[in-house]
Amino acid sequence: MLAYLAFRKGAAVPSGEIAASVATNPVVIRRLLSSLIKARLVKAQKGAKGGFSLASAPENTSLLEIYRATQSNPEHSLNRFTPNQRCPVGAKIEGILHEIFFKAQAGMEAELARVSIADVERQLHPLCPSKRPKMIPV
Amino acid sequence: MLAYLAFRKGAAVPSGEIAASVATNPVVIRRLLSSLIKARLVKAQKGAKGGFSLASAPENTSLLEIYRATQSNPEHSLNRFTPNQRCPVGAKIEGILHEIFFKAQAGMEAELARVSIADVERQLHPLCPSKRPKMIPV
DNA sequence: TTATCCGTAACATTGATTGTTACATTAAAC
DNA sequence: GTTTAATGTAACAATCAATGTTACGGATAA
Repeated sequence: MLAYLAFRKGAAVPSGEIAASVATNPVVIRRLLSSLIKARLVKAQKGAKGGFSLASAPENTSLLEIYRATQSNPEHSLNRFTPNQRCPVGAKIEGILHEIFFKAQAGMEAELARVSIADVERQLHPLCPSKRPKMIPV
Repeated sequence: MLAYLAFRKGAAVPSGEIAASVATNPVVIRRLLSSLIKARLVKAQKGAKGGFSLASAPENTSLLEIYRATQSNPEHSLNRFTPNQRCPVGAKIEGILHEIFFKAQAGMEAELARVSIADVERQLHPLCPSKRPKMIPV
């Protein structure tokens, strides 16, 4: 979605247009974007000729910020089981795995931090300038 | 589960005992372990006095191997949406994100590769030797 | 004043995971 | 040999999150 907004160069893009690109319902788009609006990554303008746009230049937003804004609760990923606290393994395994998963997640986030929306948008265009028609987004 | 097997030092551990540690049903344990058996990380012995045990010394198995053995299909994580191929963004975004997510996953896997089952099992025991009672697993 | 568009609630649908029961198969122990 | 205690797996219900859909109130440009 944010790649699409970057592609549209700051225009106010209605949810229906983004939905056509992702092939889903406009409400789904608005729902997903609402958390990005709370995180100040996206702006919304109500009313006629309104729509969504990036809150900042595409260079200023990394995929890590998007990831964090859309993650509901990182702690909840591990909490799908409740070990027996009376078992010597169960009593300690949660804390041990939590630390390991934290580092693993940090490794992944480091990679996401290296990529900006502008980097993604740049890859949308063909490398050869002659092959860059003015395409009308659906 | 594998930390528990390491904790039991090579003994044949029935699924019911592991289930008590994780507070779930023995069938769930057997189901999860079946993929680890296919990946040759765990051995199973049928019949009376049977059970599960690590296929190799705990030092020889990393959390990355466990992660890969339990992942159903890594490609399937991204395929939860089907972009409109007639949209210039939708047509290219999948490939772009795939490459980025591949690197992000590699960053995470690098951290998992650094940890062995033996590392986890070691942390189960208190650091101070005087505080190491012979506890009977539930 | 009207035509758009966002924000959000409500609800159904879908799909994956989990829990449970059941039973065939296997192997140790007596 | 028979018994006992395991795994392996199918079948099914229950649960939960994500998704799709309809509806409607509020906001805003033209």
